[in-house]
Amino acid sequence: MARRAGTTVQDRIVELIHDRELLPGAPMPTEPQLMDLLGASRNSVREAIRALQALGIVEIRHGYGTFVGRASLDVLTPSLTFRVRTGPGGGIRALHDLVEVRELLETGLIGDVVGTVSEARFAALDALVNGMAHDPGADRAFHALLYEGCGNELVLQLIGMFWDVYHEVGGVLAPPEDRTAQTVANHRRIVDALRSRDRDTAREAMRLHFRDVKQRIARGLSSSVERQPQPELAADR
Amino acid sequence: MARRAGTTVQDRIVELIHDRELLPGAPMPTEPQLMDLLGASRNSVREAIRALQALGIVEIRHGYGTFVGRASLDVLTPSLTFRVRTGPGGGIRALHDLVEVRELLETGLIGDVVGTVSEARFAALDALVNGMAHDPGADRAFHALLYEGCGNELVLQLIGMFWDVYHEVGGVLAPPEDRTAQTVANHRRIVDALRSRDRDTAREAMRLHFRDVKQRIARGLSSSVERQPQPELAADR
DNA sequence: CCTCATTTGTCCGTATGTATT
DNA sequence: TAATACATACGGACAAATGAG
Repeated sequence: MARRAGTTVQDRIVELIHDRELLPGAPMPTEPQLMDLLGASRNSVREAIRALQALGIVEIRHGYGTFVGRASLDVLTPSLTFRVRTGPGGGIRALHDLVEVRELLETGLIGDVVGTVSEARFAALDALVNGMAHDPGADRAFHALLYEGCGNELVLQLIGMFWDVYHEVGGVLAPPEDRTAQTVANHRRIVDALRSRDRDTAREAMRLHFRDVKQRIARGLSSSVERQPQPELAADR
Repeated sequence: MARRAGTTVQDRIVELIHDRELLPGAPMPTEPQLMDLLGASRNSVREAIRALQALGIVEIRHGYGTFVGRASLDVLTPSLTFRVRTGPGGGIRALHDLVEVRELLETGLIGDVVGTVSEARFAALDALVNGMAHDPGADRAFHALLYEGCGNELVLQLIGMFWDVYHEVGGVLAPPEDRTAQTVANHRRIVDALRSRDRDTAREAMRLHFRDVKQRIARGLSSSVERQPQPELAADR
């Protein structure tokens, strides 16, 4: 039926994008066009496109058309969120791992950007720290702004994605617990360290920030395990 | 029709997994069951499941059933590969960013594992270095084995995924170019540094390893740009 | 504002291939 | 081997959304 047996419709659509050298934003062939291009039924084409949409490889606009996507990492957020939530121990272990990866990335990056922060950026960072008490998005913006100048788009999206997942699943596990004062202090220490232009000081400030986050997770562990002894393998079907 | 208007079939299936506390490996309801559970047709259910499969949230076994997945990161490899390949400049920039993230992770991790490597692990690492000349998978196994003991499953999968993407798209951009001698030397230097139990030495050895990789990418840039002046936005449709 | 063509979204019915028992 | 349960695939039809005239 298909050109080759081992090649799925999904893969052949990706091949088509590469062969025609379609760039993100370019219009994809319509469903009927793909049907006779690939020799598949409409349902098969649609299912393949749905999978590609989930991966951010195409974007679908109802009633208008399908377009090549940019495979931004934030489409993978549901996958990571699910992975963390269904991890062993109710996800606390996975959440800890997640924060540790963020720490690894940010403690490494902070050494690269120290000394390259302009006065205008310092002002913006200060403003974000001040607004952190009432604006829940200031934290995310702070970390994004820190590494904006390093020119690595991938690591920026990775850190943003990890932030999203952490706050999404963290809200499910152990809600409020007001810690704004400590959070503000931790971030202010990072800015101060950057102002000192000293690499090791900046790294240490970043480590302290994440030490607090990890402590918060460990606390959430003891309060969420109490009513979840051991979720057995699901029985009914 | 649906319980709420703004909630998609896909999201409601994920809700269902969480509500029933289904763990990875547990059987999902069959398609007919999902149809009347969600009040949707077979096609809608199937398309939603396809998207969830692409994200690794469910696993489909043909002729047998659908099961809860573990959302392993390697299902996201096609997305990252696509992102790199369609990046600006034919993907060399994105490839550089990718390797830089790997460097960030591994130079940070190597400091954590130094001093925790047993004699048996040293022997295994030596064997992998020796086999690196003819076994193409030894490189990947080497980096995986390095951080196996740190207990962070997420970072292990991340490094593995980045390795896969790098070699997959790297093969498309700038093929062979024999560099095994240098590669072997770089990895042997890492093992030697670990034997010295010195954190800074190990980090430096890791940095040298990635300096070579990044140089190789820069070389691939000059040889692939020559016949790709400026790919315009796609015109025909 | 309305109409129209285009495109994606949903649904139905049916037939076929596949793995388990 | 046979039966059963399941996913896979196909074709046709209508609904909903978008953009152009």
